[in-house]
Amino acid sequence: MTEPPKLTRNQDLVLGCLQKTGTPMSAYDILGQLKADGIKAPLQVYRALDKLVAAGLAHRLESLNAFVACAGDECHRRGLIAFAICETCGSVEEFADAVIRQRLDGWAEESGFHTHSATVELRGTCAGCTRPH
Amino acid sequence: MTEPPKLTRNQDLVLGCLQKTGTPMSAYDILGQLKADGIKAPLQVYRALDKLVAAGLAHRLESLNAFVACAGDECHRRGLIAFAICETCGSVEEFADAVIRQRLDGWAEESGFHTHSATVELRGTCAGCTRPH
DNA sequence: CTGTTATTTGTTATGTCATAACATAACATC
DNA sequence: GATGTTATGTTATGACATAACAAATAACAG
Repeated sequence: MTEPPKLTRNQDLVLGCLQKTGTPMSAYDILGQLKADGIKAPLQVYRALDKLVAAGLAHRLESLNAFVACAGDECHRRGLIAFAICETCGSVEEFADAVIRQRLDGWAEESGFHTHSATVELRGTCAGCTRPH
Repeated sequence: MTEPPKLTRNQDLVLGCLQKTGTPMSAYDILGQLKADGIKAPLQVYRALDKLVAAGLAHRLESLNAFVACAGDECHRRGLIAFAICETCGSVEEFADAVIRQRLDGWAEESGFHTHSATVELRGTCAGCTRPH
């Protein structure tokens, strides 16, 4: 277990907003939702998001320029996570794959590349949207 | 081999610019370089980039919101390519890993996810920048 | 407590990335 | 040479992100 994150007011508001929505939101989506709570400027949102992402409580989806709450409850997960983003319903599934991680680490090792961060994102259609009950 | 791409003037200018530079460029970087050639508006660049990316002659780097020429000569490569982006010198290495592809396809299969596109990007420091000359 | 330091917050302005909407031109095919 | 398609030009606007600075709040040693 890791130490308690102890969120500030703004961080708590932003995380709550992401969790309530469940699907990816842009910083400006979040801003719009939190106007009533006194959040007035993009920077307030971006600053909170920076901390949440650093703490592993939220993720940035590079291919969407958007953010989601981490799916794992109380997740402070570090390391490689892959995302499958449904372009129809907006849902995001997270999965960790040790083999992929190993392959990326292996390539980096061979190539002398020192990895700071990795992005693995799939865009497509989720099971629910492919075969609507 | 695939059919001849037959680039238009704007596409040729944009691709030439990317190839000459070698490292990732934003659409506006390209625009700046091509002002002298009559390219005046962002859309002219974005439209050319769309075609180049679709043809596999250039790649979009999602984590950078930028573009690079495809590294493989005459490359019309399709499918999964991973990128290692050096945050120090800006260089980009492309590599294809069949195992990673297999794992992603395998996950998608199991989960009923239909993948349209995949992004795999590493950010870090390349060998040359880690151990300067 | 009190002073000092570090962090968080608020606010304005600006920078950067990307596309909508519409008009025009080039080109192929019949 | 009429028609459908693709590429282009142009203006305006939308969407994502940060710089710079001031003020408030938290953390903590003395």
